[in-house]
This record gives sequence, C-alpha cells and structure tokens, in this order.
Amino acid sequence: MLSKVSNLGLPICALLDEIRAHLADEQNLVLEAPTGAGKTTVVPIALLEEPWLHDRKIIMLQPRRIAAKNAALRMAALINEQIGQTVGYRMRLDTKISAATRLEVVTEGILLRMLQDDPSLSDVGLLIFDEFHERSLDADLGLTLALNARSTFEQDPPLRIMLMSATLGTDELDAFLQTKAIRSEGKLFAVDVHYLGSGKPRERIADRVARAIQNAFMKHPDSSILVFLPGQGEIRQVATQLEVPDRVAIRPLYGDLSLSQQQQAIAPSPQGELKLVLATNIAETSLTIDGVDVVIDSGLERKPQFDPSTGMSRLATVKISQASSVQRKGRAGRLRPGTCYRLWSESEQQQRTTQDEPEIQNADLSSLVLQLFAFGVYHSNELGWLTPPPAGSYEQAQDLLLKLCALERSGSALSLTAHGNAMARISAHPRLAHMLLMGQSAGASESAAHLAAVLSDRDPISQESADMRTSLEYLSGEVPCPSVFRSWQKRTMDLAKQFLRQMPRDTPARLPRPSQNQLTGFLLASAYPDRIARLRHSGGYQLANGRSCEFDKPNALGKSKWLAVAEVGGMAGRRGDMIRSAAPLDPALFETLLAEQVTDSTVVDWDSKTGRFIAERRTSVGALSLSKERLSDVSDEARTEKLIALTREADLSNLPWSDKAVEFRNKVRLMSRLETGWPSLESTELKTTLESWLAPYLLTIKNLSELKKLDLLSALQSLLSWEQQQKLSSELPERFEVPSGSKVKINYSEDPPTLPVKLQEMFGSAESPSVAGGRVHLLVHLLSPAGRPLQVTQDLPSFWSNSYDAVKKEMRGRYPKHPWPDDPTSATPTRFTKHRSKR
DNA sequence: CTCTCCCT
Repeated sequence: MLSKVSNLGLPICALLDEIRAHLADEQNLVLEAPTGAGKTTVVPIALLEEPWLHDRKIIMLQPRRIAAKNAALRMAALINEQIGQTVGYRMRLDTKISAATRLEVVTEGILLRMLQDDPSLSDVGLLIFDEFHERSLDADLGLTLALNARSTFEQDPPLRIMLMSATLGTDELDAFLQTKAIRSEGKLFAVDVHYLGSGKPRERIADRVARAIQNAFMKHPDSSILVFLPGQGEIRQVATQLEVPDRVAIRPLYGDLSLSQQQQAIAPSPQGELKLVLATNIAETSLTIDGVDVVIDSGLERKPQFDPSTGMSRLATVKISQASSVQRKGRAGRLRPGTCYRLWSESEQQQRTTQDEPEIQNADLSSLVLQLFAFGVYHSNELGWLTPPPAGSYEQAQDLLLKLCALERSGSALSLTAHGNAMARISAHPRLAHMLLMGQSAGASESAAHLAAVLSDRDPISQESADMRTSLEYLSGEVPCPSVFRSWQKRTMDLAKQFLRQMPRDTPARLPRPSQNQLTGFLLASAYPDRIARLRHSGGYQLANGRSCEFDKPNALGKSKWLAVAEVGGMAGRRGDMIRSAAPLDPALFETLLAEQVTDSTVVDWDSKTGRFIAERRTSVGALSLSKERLSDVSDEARTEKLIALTREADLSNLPWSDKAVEFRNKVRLMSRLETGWPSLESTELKTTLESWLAPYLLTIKNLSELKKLDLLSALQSLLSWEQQQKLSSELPERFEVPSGSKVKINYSEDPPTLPVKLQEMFGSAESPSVAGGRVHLLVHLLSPAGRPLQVTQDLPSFWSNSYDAVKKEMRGRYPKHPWPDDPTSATPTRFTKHRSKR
C-alpha cells in the first residue's frame, strides 16, 4: 500500500517517513498542510500497514459528505480497487463498507454513533480528523471523547489520534496534544492580492462589489470571476443592478438553490461564455468552481449567533477571519496563477482575527449535553477540552433538556431519565427526539417521524408556505408532490424511516390520541414549548419565551389565535423576529396532552395603597397568561412567601430595625470576630436564610402596620443557640460599672462599642474599660460636666498621663464647681459637684 | 434591506 502512494510527486510524499516514525513512538500527531499537498488521500493509505495498528481500522473524519465520498473514491482508485473493499465510506443513509474494509472515511457525526456502540473504540487503531481547523462542534466533541476513551480504557497499543489542519496556527493544537506539528508545503499557484480599501461609510456592500466587478472585467477581460458575498440579499442586489458584457453569464450560488441551479454555477458554461459567480460561503469550502482566475471578496459573511437567553439563533453579518480570507483567495489559484481583490485595507486585515471562533463557542449545546449525559459525564469539566463549552449555553441546554424531560433534578444533581436515554439514541436534535417519543406515546409515530424529518433538513417548501402542514402533505403524497421537490421527498422519507427504526420498540401508547386537526400543532408544541404563540390584540404574535414575532407576508395561518411555531428567523439588529414555519394550535390541548406546559400558580401581591395583600390564581404557558382569578383569601404560606420576597428585594430595609435589634446584630458581629461558631448577621447572609429565621415571625402579619410591629430582635435571637445567647449577655453586658458606681450604658451601635461617661466619674481608674474578659476595649467618650465630649480614648492610662493636664487647665475655669485634681488616678470618682460630694 | 454553512 505504501509503495502505491510514496512516489506520487505530491508535497506530502516527502514527509511520509517522518510521519511514520513519529506515529511509531507517539500517540498524537498534528499534520499541518495547505490544500493541494495531498494529505487527505496519501497519508491514510501510507499508514495502512503500520505495525501499531494491530489489524485495527483507520477511521478518517470529514466535515462534509461530498468530501468524505470523494476522498474514499480517490483512495480506492489509487490502490486499484472498488469502493467498499479495503477503502469504504460511511455516512447517514449512505454506506459502502464490507468485512474487508480497513480504512473508513466517515462524516463527523458518525463518530458519536460509533462511540455509543463501542465506547472504547476497540477496533480503531488510528483516528484522523481532517480539516480540523474548521473546528466544528462534532469534531471538538469527538476529539474530547476519543481522548477520554483512550485514557479510561486499556487499549493495547493505544489509539493514535491525528489532526490534519490547514496552515495558520497549530501551536494551540500542539500544546493541547503535547506534540510538535509536522509541516508540509502546498501546491497552489500564486495569487496576487490587491486591497481596495474600506470604501465610504454607509455605502451599500452591493454597490461597492458591483464597481469592483466592472473594474475587474476591464482588467481581466478573459477571466471568469468568483465573488464572495454575505448572503442571498446582497447576491440579488448585485445581480439586478449589474451590467455585464454579453459574453458573461451571471450565476448565483447559495445553499437554498436547487441542486441543478448549483450545478449551473459550478459547471463550465455550455456556450463557452465567461462566468460571474455570485456566491455565499458555500463556495469557500464545500463547492469548488473550476476555471476561476479572479476572486472578489467582500470580506463579510453571515453567521448564526445563538442566544442562550431565548434558545434561538439569529443571523449577523460579520467580518471574516484572516484564515477565511486565505481560503477564499486560494479559490483563484487552483489551476494557474490568479488575482484576488479584497474590499478592505491591508491595515484592517492585520486587525482581523486570525482564526474563526470554534463552533462550540457560539452554538446550541443541547445535543452535546444530552450526549455527555448518555456517556455518563455529568459535568463538562470531567473531560479535557481544547475549548471548553461556555457556561451560559451549557446551562441553557440543561434547562431545555429538563423541560423536555430528558433530565431530572434530584437535589442539586441532574441525571438522565429513561426518556432522555431513548432520546440520545435518536439521531436528531433533542427537541425533535422528544417530539418523536411523544408522538409515539400518542399513537402517532409516523406523523411524528415525517415532521421530524422535514424539520431536520432544509425544507424547500417552507419558502412558499410557512404552514408546516403543506410540507407534510407533499411529503406523504396526500397532495401530489411537484417534480422539483421529488429528490427532497425521497431523502426526507428515508430520514423518517430511520427515525422510526431508532424509536424504542413495544412502547404502548399511553397518551390519548389527538384528533387529526390537533396533531401537527401538538407535535410542534412538544418540540418547541417555548415557541407556543398567541395572537396579540395589536397584531403579531407573542411567544411563550416572551419574545414577539410575526409573518413576513400575509398568511392564512395568521388568522389562527394560537400557533405552534417551529422556526423563527431573525437578523441581529432588527427588532422583530419572523415566523418561518408553524402550525395552528388547538388551545383545548392545554387541558389534555399539553397540560404539562401549563403552570398553575397563586400570585400574591402587596397593594402599596392599602398596605394589604391581594391574591390571584393564574394559569399560564410560559409568558402567555391563560386565566386570572381573584382569590378572596390569601393563604399564610403565600403571604409569607411574598413578604420574604419583598424583604429580599428591599435588602431588609423594610423591617423595623429597632435600636435593640441593631445593637444585637453588632454584638454578634463583635463575638464572631473573637470566636468561631457564631452566625453571620450581615445582610447578604441574612437574605439567603430568610425562610428559616424570619418566616415563623411573619405568619401572623396581614398588613403594613403589623409588619411595623414585628419583633425583629426575637427573630434574630433565634439564630443563636441558647448557650450563645447566655454568653452574649455575659460577655457583652448592657451596662458597664464605672469607678463612681454609675452603671453606664454601652453603645454597641458603634464599632468599637463606646462608653459615654463624665470625666470625673473615671477618677481612680488605672485601667481602660473593657468587656468580653478584656478582649474588647471600649472607646471611652470622656464628657464635660455639661455632657460635652472632651476626649475620646481607648487607652485611659495614657490619657491620664499625657492629655489630662491640658484638659484640666482649659476646663477648670469653665466648671469651677467640679473637681479637677492634679492626680486623677488617686482621686475619688464622683457624679457630683465638689459641694454635693462633701455633703 | 428580511436566512450562512454543515451533520447524526
């Protein structure tokens, strides 16, 4: 096998010895090679006879079906075999594999299914991720699970993992896999790059692109041109406003076009005209257009941005990365040298990000989280990730899976339900998997399978009609399917059959069967409970998730008061969302099959005018309120709950903080500084435990004036044990006996606590007053006979010896009737004047 | 001025 590929003259052939030597010693390899180096076909074949394979297979992952098939076909041809012998491929609904197959090219999603059947990957010796730089969600997850499989199972010899990536930054991969990349040259022709600058502000992209096209045709009169635009809208604008020479054929190219229209853009023109292909990102990686010498790159692309707060994606027009611009440029140099015009400046190019963000950063993670639970991974941090899944979308995914009954909560932990386990075995989005199982329970497996299949893929009929029932009628043949949709119909029916095979067998229908009219709405509402919608009085619909949306053009569905919406489209920056597909929903289902979606709650409110409570019983579906009913009685529990919520909101400021309560809190704070084991009475902690300490005292409170009389001190005291309460009053007494015999109240509302006392009453005291067995020194406020503060000290002896003389001199004249002895430490303390003391 | 691409 090796000899069949080692002399092909491709750049990669020179590196085969190095690659084999590396893999003989190490488990990981990063192979960095640009397109045209031959890595995809040469490397797997060259490794088929390596001893460390131990008769196990080589699996090579490809992000796209066409690429997987082509790679397998080319490799089979290289070794003069039919496909399905030594080399085969495997993808959804299309497999060419035999018992003799040693090398399988598979699409990335297949790896997850392989891991489900055999978590240790026992018959795989080498796992190759091709085009790993694209960082698809499945590739990232596959790598993480494969590394986990290698570390948890005894593989002998261990599984080899190889990442093949385009040039531009493999350092991160090297670090993650603790290896050193092997680099190869490519075999592309030189492409001249011209930066045309950023253009005038606010000028339409289509206008600038149109001008660049005109200029390019003048400079390259004999060349076909490929233009990269962000989306269909811009493609249409350019196509309608552009005037091109007669011998040029304009060919739009984007994913929603039919296969034959896409073929027209790719194939050479029949009359030998030049081609002007106006394409989206589809031409960046998926489709190759031959005969292009000039590329015009708008520098923009449209990308979905997943919003964890709504669980929906919206589209945004963003600047492409440097890596993407290199890829687009390369499309001009496949057969001979070419030219690339970029509609931005060179300095801006330097500021652009080098790589695209990995998909895991900005994707719906519900499928990933379900799969992890099915593998027994309950927290993503149990695994090693090149890029860990972001917390926000991870939590959103868990919430959705809880709503779909795939997970259940026991205490603070989540676990997979039997229903969730069945969902994970179905190869569809968890929403659709849930819908399939619900459909089965309601005796409507086949309809559910049809609907899931339509929603799984691009649906050409939804462009004509947003009513899902139209697609279903074409699919089942109830309404004759137009011939242009025949290939869609066949593929979608095949998908539906696969879903039926994946559903659990022998499951009795446990739910009542909905009527034919209710069926589609019921199924959609099971999959998308957050998108149940109701018509607003003002027009448009409100969704259960709180957002609003409407039809882009008048639609017969728009008469329906209730809808089950499947897909919502929107562009970032625009206000409303568009309903792309939906079905009418019978609200009678809220009392039967959809009863689980209805929440029944008693809402208590505080009427701030009367200071009383009012209660309402409400039923709702998410943000959509179904009914409201005023209750004459408010239960103690409901009222307490509301009071606690109000208290939390007010940061405890609504409670009657008496001086005693404030002092108590300060005393506990003081004790907790001295000893461990005392509870914290700080607002933050008190707020989290309101239910335990405050609630019992709220039970009798029915209005505002009763709240004002709340015994807050007792409530706070309940947080202390009996021993602590005893200790608190002995260690931090109310009053302190000063030398004169007065019992002076200690002010614990300050920190440190203060002792306001007339100076004369402290005579004879050589020590600073303290509490808590001398651990807390009181801050003595020494007062004049008239009660004016003279001095503040925590160190009385130092006051007597340093400051007393000056105070004495100043005060003796003003208060002559009071004693001002020369030696205060031996004088007799007194509350009175000299005259009264003598008496 | 109203949807990028891909996949089980």
